[in-house]
Amino acid sequence: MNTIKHNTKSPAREAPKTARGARTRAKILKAAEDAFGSLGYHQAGVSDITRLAGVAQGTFYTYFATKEDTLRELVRDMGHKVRAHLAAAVKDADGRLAAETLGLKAFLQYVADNPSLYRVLQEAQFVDESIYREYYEAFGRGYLRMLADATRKGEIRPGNDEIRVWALMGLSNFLGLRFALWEQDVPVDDIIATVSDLLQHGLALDPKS
Amino acid sequence: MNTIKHNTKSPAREAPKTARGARTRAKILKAAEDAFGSLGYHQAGVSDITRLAGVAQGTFYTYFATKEDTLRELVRDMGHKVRAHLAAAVKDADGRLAAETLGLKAFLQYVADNPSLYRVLQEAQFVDESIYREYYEAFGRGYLRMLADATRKGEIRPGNDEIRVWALMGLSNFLGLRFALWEQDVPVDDIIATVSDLLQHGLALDPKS
Amino acid sequence: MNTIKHNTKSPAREAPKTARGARTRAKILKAAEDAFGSLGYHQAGVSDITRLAGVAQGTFYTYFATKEDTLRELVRDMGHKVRAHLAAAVKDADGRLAAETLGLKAFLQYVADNPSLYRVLQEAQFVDESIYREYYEAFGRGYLRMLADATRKGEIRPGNDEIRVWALMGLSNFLGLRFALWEQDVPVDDIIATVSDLLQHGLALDPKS
Amino acid sequence: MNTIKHNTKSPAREAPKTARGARTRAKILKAAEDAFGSLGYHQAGVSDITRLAGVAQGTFYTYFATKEDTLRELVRDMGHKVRAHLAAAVKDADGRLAAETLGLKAFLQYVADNPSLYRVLQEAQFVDESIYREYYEAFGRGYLRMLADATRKGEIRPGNDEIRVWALMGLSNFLGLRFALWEQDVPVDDIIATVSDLLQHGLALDPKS
DNA sequence: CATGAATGAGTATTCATTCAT
DNA sequence: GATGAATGAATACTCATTCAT
Repeated sequence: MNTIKHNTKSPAREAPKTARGARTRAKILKAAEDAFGSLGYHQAGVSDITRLAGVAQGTFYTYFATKEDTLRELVRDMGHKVRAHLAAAVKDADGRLAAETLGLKAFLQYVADNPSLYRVLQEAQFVDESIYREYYEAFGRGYLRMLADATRKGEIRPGNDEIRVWALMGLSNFLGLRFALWEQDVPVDDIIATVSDLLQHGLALDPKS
Repeated sequence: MNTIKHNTKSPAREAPKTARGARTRAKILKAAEDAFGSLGYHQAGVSDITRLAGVAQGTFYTYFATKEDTLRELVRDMGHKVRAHLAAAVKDADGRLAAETLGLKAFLQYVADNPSLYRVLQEAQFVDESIYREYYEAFGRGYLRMLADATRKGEIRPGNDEIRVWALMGLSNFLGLRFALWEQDVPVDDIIATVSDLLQHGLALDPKS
Repeated sequence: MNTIKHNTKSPAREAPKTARGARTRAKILKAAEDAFGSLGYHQAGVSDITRLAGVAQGTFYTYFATKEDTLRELVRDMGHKVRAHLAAAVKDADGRLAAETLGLKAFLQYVADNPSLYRVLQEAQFVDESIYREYYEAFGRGYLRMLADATRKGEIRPGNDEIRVWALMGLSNFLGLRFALWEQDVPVDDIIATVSDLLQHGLALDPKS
Repeated sequence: MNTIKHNTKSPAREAPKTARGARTRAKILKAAEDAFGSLGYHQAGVSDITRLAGVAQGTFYTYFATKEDTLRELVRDMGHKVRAHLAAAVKDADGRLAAETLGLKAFLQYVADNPSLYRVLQEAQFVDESIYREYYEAFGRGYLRMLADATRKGEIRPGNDEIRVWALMGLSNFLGLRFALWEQDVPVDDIIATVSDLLQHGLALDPKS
């Protein structure tokens, strides 16, 4: 059903060999982020990217074999950054549930500050599904470890953490979309509080054992 | 940030006036669903659609003003169908939490049976964001009513239901993506049970008041 | 050593279904002949062809999948025409040697009248060798039959006609290049006479048995 | 009809002044021969050449003003080599007809051993016709002298040797293409014998005066 | 209604050549 | 001399849309 591409053709570009080259490559990648973020992957032309980067069109191909490659690289970069950001935010949390709260807050803030992330990531899904899966699977692996730890420590109810991870990622994802990206019409603290309550007690009014 | 289009040009096509016309239109719409679902909106050309439908290219424009229009219509259709399906599945549920469980199960089944839904819907987001928002906002409105009812009946803890709605939609969405669309490697009942537990008791082991 | 391409990709275009279509296709093919003939295959752009044909660029691709395809078709066409022309010229010849003379004369005339032939044909060799081989092998097959006939009738010395065929084609080819295409500085009759003499007596002054 | 170029631009490069320079230049030229021979002039990029030569792209332009220049030089080189090779092969021949035989044999061998020659030479024709004409005209001048000598010595029948030269070059050219380059499915001696017979007696069975 | 042909703007990618170090 | 980066013009091909029967 999905179109997974394995471009064995156009040979990957080598890494820049000079400092100037590295700078140029970075400029292009940044420009691609902006262009994809604001216009979308399909609308954004290579010419938009190079214009934003302030280089000639041909220069693009000194560093990237295809437009698609740029997207791939971008998603990987973004993945690293998001994970690093969240890891830092959660580092000193007191227990898993506190960590969830801090993590969600940091995530909402990150989405609001980096709106390109969402668009680039979601759109990547239709350009090369594997990039997208890779992102969430990497994310999920880390998440899973933390839930397992918390279970071991007796902080959370035992359960199928694999499933929980995807449930929690989906939850954050949509909250970010709706309340950080589309409209910031609800105070972040309300969101945190609501989710915190949900994770503490569930939805049920009177939890029977 | 997003490219919202207001097609003031090409006037909307009128509804078909003959039975043959209605049939042709339906064939095209079905073909579009298949094409968008398997190739993606951008990859799928109008020519793919007409080929699948078994009509000439020109015929397409007798019924749809633009390719984008077809997507819009498709998403609306799908929205109706999903909601109808879920409504039916949940109709006789005993209480809100039971309804959540039944609804999720029905949703997972629906995604597995109609894989095009997911792709078409998610991709629509980057073609015309309003279609996408409309879908989830309509969905959310219904959901919200049900949560409000349940709160009134004392079935669930009072809380910000607007936020909960998006949390729950995101949760279902990702579970569907991961466990119905990508890999069906986990029994549906496990998923149901895990989510049910989460909604009943939250994540915390020892819920303090 | 040679780059032989078997384009299994871009699907071959279907034959035109209307008279208008057939006319347009023919216009494009003629324009391609002119463009390739005067500018060369590589210099001639698709835009040159469509400009000459008086159609839009896109129209080209209604009838030909690639620029290369046009060349292929052109060479086939040309092959048919040349062979038909020569066959007609030689039809009433009195004996093989007379036929050779008439054939060469007709060929030189044809090259002078259709200078595109030579360029298109020779250049095709480097675009897709198989087109080129096909041309000469088809030509050679017909030639071979005629030599075999002549041998049977006792008109020519027995010998390896396969080799002779290629020798004779090469001979005509170069004479056409030098004396019909590049410079017409030698009367055709001189050429005919010289070749006729060569074929009658060879080069040797005093043929020993 | 033909595109003859007069490069008045980019000034010709001077000869290398150091031994290292001479080596680099030679490496590039050899690499160009390989690249043009295997990929063809148009397919082979300057980057292919420099990669094969093991130098940076910029280095190419230290020694050659344009890609076309390289071809020109290559063809000239090849012309010298072929002529030297044939001259050596024919040096001790006993009479013109024996020389023709030896020459053809040496040529067929040369083509089989240096397949690049054919492709580079023929393709040069469409890059700059003058290079190609120069090659055959130089070749033809030498050939003409030898035929004139032979005529004077009474070894061959008097006739228009200018025409004969082109006929003989064409003949060899095609025999080389077909039996040395494409397929080596016929023993060289058969080819030699057939041509020898043709030149001795012509084609006619019963040569009338 | 339906068809198939025609349109032409749009775009990713290539590549010979020049430049800065 | 040599290098690697930068350039930007050039071009085949696509595709949504319109048009003539």
